[in-house]
Amino acid sequence: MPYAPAHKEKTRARIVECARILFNRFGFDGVTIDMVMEQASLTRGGFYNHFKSKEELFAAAVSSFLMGRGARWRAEAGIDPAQPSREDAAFMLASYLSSKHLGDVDGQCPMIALPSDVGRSNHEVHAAYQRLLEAMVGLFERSLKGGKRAKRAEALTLAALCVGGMVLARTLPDSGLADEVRNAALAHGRSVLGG
Amino acid sequence: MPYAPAHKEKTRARIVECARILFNRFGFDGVTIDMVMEQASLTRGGFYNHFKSKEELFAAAVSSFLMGRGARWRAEAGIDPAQPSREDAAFMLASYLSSKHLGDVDGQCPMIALPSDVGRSNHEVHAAYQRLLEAMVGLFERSLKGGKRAKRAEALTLAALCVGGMVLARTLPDSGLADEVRNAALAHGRSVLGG
DNA sequence: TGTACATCAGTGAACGCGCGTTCACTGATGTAC
DNA sequence: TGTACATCAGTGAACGCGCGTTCACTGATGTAC
Repeated sequence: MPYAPAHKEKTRARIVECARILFNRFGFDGVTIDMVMEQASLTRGGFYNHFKSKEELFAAAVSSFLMGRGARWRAEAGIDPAQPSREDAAFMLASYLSSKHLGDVDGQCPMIALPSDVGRSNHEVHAAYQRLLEAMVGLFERSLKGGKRAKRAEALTLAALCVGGMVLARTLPDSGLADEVRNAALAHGRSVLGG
Repeated sequence: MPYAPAHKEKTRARIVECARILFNRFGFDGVTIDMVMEQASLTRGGFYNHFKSKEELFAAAVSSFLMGRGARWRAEAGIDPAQPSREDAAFMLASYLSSKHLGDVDGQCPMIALPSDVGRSNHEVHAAYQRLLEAMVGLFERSLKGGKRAKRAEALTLAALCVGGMVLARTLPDSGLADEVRNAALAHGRSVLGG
């Protein structure tokens, strides 16, 4: 039996991580299998040992954010996903709508970088995107006080503000206007959290 | 002198309108020159009599929404863009975040259908997108009462809610969750308008 | 009013290129003995 | 411990296809006379 079983797994994870970054930069159609494999120090042909299609890779890349970069971010911020505090929620809001996040093309949340691409992809990709949103909404929801329905509505509103503010900011050529949108969404989000 | 000067103009407008719809459905990379020209009852080759590239067509398509469908919508709603009332703003909010708008793939606002595609396009396209947003923000802003800065911030917040709510709703595979997001954004937007 | 003509919107075949995917092959690896 | 071997991760050439763009040509049109 050749190669340790972990070897293939590690290679796959490396491909997915390279793909995640490249998709963030160039979108689904702007990324080729060649680019991904070269970035992972491999060659074209090996790709189909790991994935059955480019779309499967896309789903894996979107999916990887939650458990990869997202989980690392939560750990560094000391957030317990099961019981986030109001301060945790405020920190998440501020981080999501920060100029640092806006400038971090490679590391940004896929919900910002890839909404149209996801919208035109298969169900697997859609599902990964939804899990990402549900994680965000859930965090906000559990950090809030008050009635169940109010908490849910506020959490959904905060998610819409986060994604809407950043999608607009990313797409506007005038960085002054982009910052205006981002900061307005941030300030309003704070008032939702604080109210 | 062959053909009336209006002839070419009308053909161009027909191409742009077909392109606008197709881009809304399939995105920039999902639409081919062939598809557009066939939809406009023309053939491939004639395209470059009207546009110097596919991207120029994309910019024209995004741009056309504001003065075309958008203007028609405002006229039908009886909204004076220079002096919209609070009711006008509430109607715009409700229309934008309506399930009808969500279901209207062909007619939807390009800010919802095409954010990632626009983000990766040239400056002309970005500028068209920004004009669209500015029109929306301006309408909200002029409908509000209060201080200049507060009005501006509220208008930007409403725009982020509209776009964020709809981008999420469009991308979520679970229509229950999609409606939840949309309705939460709508209810919250109403409270911003009403407050 | 009728006709020859110049213009240019529109045609359709062709070009060049790059992409996703396939496939026969290679060679590094861990195991059996 | 050393060696032959089976496996399969990875290679790289090739295939097929579709796309954006170009170009020589056509034919419908409005005008000049």
